[in-house]
Amino acid sequence: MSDDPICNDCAVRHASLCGALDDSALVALNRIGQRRRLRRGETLAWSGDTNKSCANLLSGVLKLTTATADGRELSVGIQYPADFVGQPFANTQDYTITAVSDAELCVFPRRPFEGVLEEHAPLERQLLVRTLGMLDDSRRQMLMLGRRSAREKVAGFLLDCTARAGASASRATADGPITIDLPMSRGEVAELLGLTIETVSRQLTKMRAAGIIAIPSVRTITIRDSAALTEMAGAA
Amino acid sequence: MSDDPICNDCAVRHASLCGALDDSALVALNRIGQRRRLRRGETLAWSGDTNKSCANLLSGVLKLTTATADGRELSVGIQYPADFVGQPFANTQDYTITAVSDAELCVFPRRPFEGVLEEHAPLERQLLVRTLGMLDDSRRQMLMLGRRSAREKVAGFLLDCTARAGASASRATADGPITIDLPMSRGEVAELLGLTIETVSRQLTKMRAAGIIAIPSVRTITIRDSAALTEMAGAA
DNA sequence: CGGCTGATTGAATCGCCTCAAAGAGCGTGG
DNA sequence: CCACGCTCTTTGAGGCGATTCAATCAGCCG
Repeated sequence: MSDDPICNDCAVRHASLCGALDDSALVALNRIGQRRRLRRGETLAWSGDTNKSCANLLSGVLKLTTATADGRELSVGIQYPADFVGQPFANTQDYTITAVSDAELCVFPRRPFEGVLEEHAPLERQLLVRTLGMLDDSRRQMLMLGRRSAREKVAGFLLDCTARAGASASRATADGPITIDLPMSRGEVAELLGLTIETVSRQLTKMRAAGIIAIPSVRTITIRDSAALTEMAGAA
Repeated sequence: MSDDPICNDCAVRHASLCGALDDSALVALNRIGQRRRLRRGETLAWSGDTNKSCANLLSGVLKLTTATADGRELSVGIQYPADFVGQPFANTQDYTITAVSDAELCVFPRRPFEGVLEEHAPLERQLLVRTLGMLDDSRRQMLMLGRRSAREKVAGFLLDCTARAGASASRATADGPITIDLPMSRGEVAELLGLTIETVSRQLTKMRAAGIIAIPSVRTITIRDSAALTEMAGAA
């Protein structure tokens, strides 16, 4: 958004927060937005930092993590392209934001962003709606963390990935096996599901042994029996 | 808010969403708001219902619960006086909202409430800020659910109650034992912490045996060694 | 080919859950 | 006023699932 006055080259122009904006809001945002690339593993902000920026995620995947005082970590959010990243109105950053894959963002300095928010009601509305959505996601995740078994967690995670992969997932026939690329490592899956890396690995191995999935490569999973997987995930 | 045109008799007038509103917004909200009482255990809305209303909580405590398909339940939110309740812009209710104690609300039909939101930017801003706050709470809770042990969960819960009780908690000296009234049953604590009722009970018994707390009555807990309790909670 | 990182597998432990029974508190009715 | 029944809580025994610790394996880059 930093180069083009009307953000025409923005891949997520219509899917992002900017989607419903009129030109004046877009121009205002464009004025303060700046593109930034992150390499896989690089972190955008550390928990505890002073909160200096918000962003739209253009491509790649980010994770938000928190940790207990003694260092146990959990991912409290995964962000995909077009998602809004950051905490407006907060003075300190509560989460560590890390790139799970190479990523590209449109970064807004926080204060100016808040200013634009103030002056453009549709932007504020969009952000409210998105925030409510994130709250729902987070609460769904709470149910998963608090009440589901490891097998349900892993099965559910694979189904979520499948849903998200959507068109980009390859499948031979309409009801045939689906192959997806996991956007993250085993360790990151564990961190997201509130498990250990070993438990995630064991669950995947069990599912493979049961013929429900295949694991052509470590980051690639073929779902051979999605009905069984759905069953395993405990529906919901 | 339904009786008095400027909500003067509202106990949470300034602490709630309405706190920062000008008269025109207040009048608009007042026009659609209606008081409602709930008895302990009564539910305001069921998960899956069509979403017909939002509210401000005036007094009492509410819980938001979700459940897995096979009936395992978890509280994903606890609401205290002045909190905003409900999901604007959502067509179906995602959570079951139940009174943990007798409660009083100022209920707004959802659609009209959304209309007022649209026309009064400060209200929308307030709601956004509160929603961001709830998102943070929810993520803090995720860390608890995903990474903390039963003893940490229960210790942390007691500390949270203490913090919330604030002035209403009785303590003899500045650093002496604090006595708090739990707003909920053991079962509800378990539901909130992602544990079973037995585990909660056992943890409390252990703390009592260790001299860290006393349990004068089943809903009353005296914190005798808050340093030890803080230690147990794993700080944060 | 060796060294590194990430993933898998194994064995053993521990924490929490499940199932079950006994105990405490409280309102109702005799 | 006490007995009874109801609900909630506590306590106990036992089992299971996830973790911990440790070793092996696979993939990848120098």
